[in-house]
Amino acid sequence: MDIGEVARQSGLPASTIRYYESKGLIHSVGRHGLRRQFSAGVINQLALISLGCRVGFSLDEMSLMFTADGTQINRQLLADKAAELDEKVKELTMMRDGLQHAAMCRAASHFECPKFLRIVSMSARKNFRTINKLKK
Amino acid sequence: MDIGEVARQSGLPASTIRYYESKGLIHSVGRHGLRRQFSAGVINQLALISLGCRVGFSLDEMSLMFTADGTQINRQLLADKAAELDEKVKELTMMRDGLQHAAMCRAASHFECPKFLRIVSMSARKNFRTINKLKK
DNA sequence: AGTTGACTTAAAGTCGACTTTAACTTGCAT
DNA sequence: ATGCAAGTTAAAGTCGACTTTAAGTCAACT
Repeated sequence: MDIGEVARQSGLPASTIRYYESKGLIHSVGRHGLRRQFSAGVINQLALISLGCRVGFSLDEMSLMFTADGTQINRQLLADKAAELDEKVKELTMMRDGLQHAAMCRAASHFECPKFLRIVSMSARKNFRTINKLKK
Repeated sequence: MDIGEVARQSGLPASTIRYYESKGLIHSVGRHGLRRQFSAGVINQLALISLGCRVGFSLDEMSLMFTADGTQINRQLLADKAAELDEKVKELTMMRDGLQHAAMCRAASHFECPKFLRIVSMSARKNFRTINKLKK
């Protein structure tokens, strides 16, 4: 199928599909004249990539995670990423609870509500990851 | 306190703090000479903003959510954002489960595993939000 | 044979969220 | 009084993830 059909089935613009191919996240199976031809499997791959984007993975990250690079699936990497998501779920949940509470709470400002403050300060200290300060 | 102290306590670079002020997300209480002075409360605000960034809110979004704009707290907006996060938690959880499974599963490729495929296709159809196609 | 509509490319542009740079100012310790 | 560390500004730069543009190609239909 050519790129227009992939676009229709995936809901993504053709430009995005070309961009992902240029980054090596997906591959075409060949050309029909100039036109890229894709296999049906690419639809699932694109769905996975889109979900990955929404959960906050970068394209580079995903090309490491999802490329069958001939060798083996990097099971450790996948497990690590799963653990990262698990952490993130906790943050999302904290924020969700905070917002839900703030939407009900009668305090004049969120910052006057002890419950909201507790949530906020629980989430603090994440900006201090000194370990990752290895700039290049 | 001046910006260096805020930077120390929040873990954010001074440039980021200035940037947030320029966007109206936080406010200084005045100047000591040229230097901005901040109240202690800004530390909590910055923690909230940082958490907001991590859960995927944009700065513009947060300036709507977290500004006491004289009038009232927009409870509906906050409840809506809480609901959005709730949706996102479901997606994160799906992806986490998929990755966890992929890390164990013995299928040669993720896309040959029916369980993984089911997860991926459950997450599809999010790229079709035709309603939001109001460009501009 | 000619037209058309769907594709092609490379290069430039956009957007959000910052960071970096360069030149300048100033409160405070010596 | 002087020096300097810590701050200031405006403007430009960066990065990731795309989109847009402009000029060209081509398979297929009439």
